[in-house]
Amino acid sequence: MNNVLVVDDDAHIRSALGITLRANGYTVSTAPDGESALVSAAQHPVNVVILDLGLPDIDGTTVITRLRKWSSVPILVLSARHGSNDKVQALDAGADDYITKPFGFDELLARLRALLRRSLEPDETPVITTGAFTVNLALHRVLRDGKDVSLTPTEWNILELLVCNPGKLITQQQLLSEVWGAAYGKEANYLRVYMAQLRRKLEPEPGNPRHLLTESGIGYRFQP
Amino acid sequence: MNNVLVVDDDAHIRSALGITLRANGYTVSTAPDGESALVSAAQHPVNVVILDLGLPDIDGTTVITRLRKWSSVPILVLSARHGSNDKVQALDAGADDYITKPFGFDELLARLRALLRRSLEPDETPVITTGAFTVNLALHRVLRDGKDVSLTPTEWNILELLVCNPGKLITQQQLLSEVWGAAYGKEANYLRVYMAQLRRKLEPEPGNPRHLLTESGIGYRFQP
DNA sequence: GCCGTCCCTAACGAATTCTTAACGCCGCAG
DNA sequence: CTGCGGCGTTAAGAATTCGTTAGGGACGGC
Repeated sequence: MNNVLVVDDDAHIRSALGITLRANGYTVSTAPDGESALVSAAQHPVNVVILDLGLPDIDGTTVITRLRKWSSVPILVLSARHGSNDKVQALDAGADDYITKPFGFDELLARLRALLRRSLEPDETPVITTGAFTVNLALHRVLRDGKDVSLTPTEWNILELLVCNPGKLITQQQLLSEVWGAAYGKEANYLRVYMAQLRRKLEPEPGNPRHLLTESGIGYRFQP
Repeated sequence: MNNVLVVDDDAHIRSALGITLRANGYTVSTAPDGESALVSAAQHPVNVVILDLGLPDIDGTTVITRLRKWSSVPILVLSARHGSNDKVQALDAGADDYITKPFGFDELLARLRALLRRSLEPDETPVITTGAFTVNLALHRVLRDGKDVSLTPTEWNILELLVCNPGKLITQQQLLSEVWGAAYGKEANYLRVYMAQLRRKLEPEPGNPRHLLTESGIGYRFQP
């Protein structure tokens, strides 16, 4: 109920926040960078994330975007930047609140309470399973027959978009603009090539797919 | 979906906020004090409240408390006071966010979007059901006897147009220009071909249709 | 430099979809 | 009764789309 994930590259801040939060009854886990934060959030359930935007490895906004692909956990952003653009970008990427440094612990705790008040439900498992393969959205991993399947970045992007909308028809335009960019709306040939590769890697019978279905003339659909 | 209630005693701020919000697609109602704000919120549905703490009649925190007695609408607090205590009190009373003046409109709008994103109730899938088949518009899917029916793009376009207007007569011109384009107003033969295909796929008795009805000489009608 | 991976591109038959034409049925008016 | 127009049905060729394969080029690691 009160699991907080603190993401900050500064060990002193991690420590100070951890002490304060634990003193207020929270269970705290920490991460020093974006990658480990995403892994940590995937491995054990988290009720709220406190995220510093200035991370060494990944841009903070990217962390939010990637987390939002599979999780709806509340995100409270800490940042030294006061600029309006930074705030708007972070909030529109999926953050729920934004505090600028320096901040008062009282305010932080109050905003945390406000966020937790809204979200009672814990995390969902970011894993989608079919008869043939298993997709772990958080870890970017696909298992088939218990073994890892290695996907290229493009293959993963396509699979992720399809799997995040189970049963829903995704048009060719949606796939192309999401994976390649808005300017590639006409290159339906890419899709045919990559769908064939995905089927070869994931479908038991690539010539007769059961989970990655074609809707001729429109797009593709993931069938769980 | 986008109803905002602006509560502020300063008429200039009400006006400025109203103009900005309306320019961004929101529907705005305003109130100059706490009592009228509570009345306004009770009288017509509101999706988010922007509340100035410095009201002439009631203390802002009290407004929040009284509103929370019966409503869970997101509340964004505006305040000139930077003190930590004010923020904590407002947030713990039930506010969801707190901005201090002066603030940027960009940031306000971004925080508004973040609040509204959370309060979007889980997707109500628009599903149309008849005795014979089920159309799921969001998933772009048609079920019959629990099994998927595969429709060609043209078939789907026709069915979608009919099903979106239940019971309403759609003229041949409407169907032709919507599905094929404005230049195909005379090709009524196409309609006969495709309506026959749809009936064969969806109607239990294609020769005696019960849901895809012909209005001789005029057009077609979907009967739920 | 060498090698492997990944992305883009073009081509080919195969499969699906669209268009078009023809035929018979029915109701209706002359 | 007969002719006519609108409708349903069918089928076949045309056009589009799909799956598949293969090769060239870019990029990074060793």
